Amino acid sequence: MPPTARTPRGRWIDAGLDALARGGPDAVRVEVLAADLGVTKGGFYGYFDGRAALLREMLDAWEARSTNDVLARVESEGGDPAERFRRVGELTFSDDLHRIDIAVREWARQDPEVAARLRRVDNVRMEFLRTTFRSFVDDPDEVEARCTLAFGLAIGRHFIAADHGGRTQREAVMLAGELLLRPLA
Amino acid sequence: MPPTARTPRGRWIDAGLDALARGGPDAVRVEVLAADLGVTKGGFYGYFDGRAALLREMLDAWEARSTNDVLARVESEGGDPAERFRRVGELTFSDDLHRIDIAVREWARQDPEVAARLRRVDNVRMEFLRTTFRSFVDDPDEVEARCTLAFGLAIGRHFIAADHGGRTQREAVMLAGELLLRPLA
DNA sequence: TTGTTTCTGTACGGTACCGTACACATCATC
DNA sequence: GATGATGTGTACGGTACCGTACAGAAACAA
Repeated sequence: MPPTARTPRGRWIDAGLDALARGGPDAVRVEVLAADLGVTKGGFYGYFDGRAALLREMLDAWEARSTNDVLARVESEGGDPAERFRRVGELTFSDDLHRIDIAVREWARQDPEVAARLRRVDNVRMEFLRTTFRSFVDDPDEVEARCTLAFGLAIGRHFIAADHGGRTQREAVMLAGELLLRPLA
Repeated sequence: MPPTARTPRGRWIDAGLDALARGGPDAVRVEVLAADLGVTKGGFYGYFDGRAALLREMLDAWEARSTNDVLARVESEGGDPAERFRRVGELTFSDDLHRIDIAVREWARQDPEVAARLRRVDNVRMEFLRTTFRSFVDDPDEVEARCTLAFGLAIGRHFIAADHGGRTQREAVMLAGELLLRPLA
């Protein structure tokens, strides 16, 4: 009966996440997404109850992908703590997902509902970091300090514009990551 | 001769920076600023050659305040490296200035001209950090690693939504900062 | 083919904002 | 006071976007 939608829900959501990653929530404009998808907004309002509804569903999709999916993969592949620490760094913060992640973070600073969702996601990740560091650090304060530095590094690096004295930023971040895995005096 | 402007350039710029801090560059709308200032946009176009010009002057003001002013104060007040490290943390990243700083950082991710300016500012700050860490760390790679962690912490903390196991975020950041000042094994 | 259902294009009215034009009020100075 | 420069209010046309309404195209089932 249905003429197989040319532009189903999912495509609007993906296009929305794409726009979000590129220009923040303000860049998610129904008519612009439609143009990107090569259609008009005609069909959009059949799927979504307006722009706000799309934004909400975009968050749902992001939340699912960035917690369950990533951590499940990391857990399943095993390895020692340091190994998994590096893998989370690569996965959670792979460019693809990370651009959205960063955009959500900016968004959260202006929207309490988004902030609440981000908090859930961040707490999952933070707890993962804690178990990693606890495996070779005893003092709980130091565990928390290292977690905080690791998290700050993961996020901050995308906002740091400084040069690194001949090194690439990637190299500097690597050095920083390895430092966090070293024991103290 | 002039009837002493009720709303001189500076007030538009300050209002602009305020809006920027609260909602990013997209929130800097001429008519909205005018309403905030209790006037209409009538006078605005006498001072600025359109919205883009205002944004440019806002950046000028921010750049001046956040490098020259802050570092000059830190240098003049002396203290040992660790002391000055903490003071930079407090000044550069005082709430007031920092909200703008963060907004500029987000903005830079979408506008190359802004990114270039931010890079100048960040390099000044980064060089300051390097001299601090060099005073008790010999290995250049480790110096860079610590600088990167410090910078990431300063910026990242404003985007971290995770809890810190009973501690406030402020406490966790303090712990992290102190860890960076400790020598390694 | 015909019918039914669903998606999409088109057209519309509404809002928020930009930038321009210009008359008018306002204040230092004479 | 009168004068003249200048900041401000008002009005306007233009653009980009939202959300609604509806007719027609498209795909599958019978």
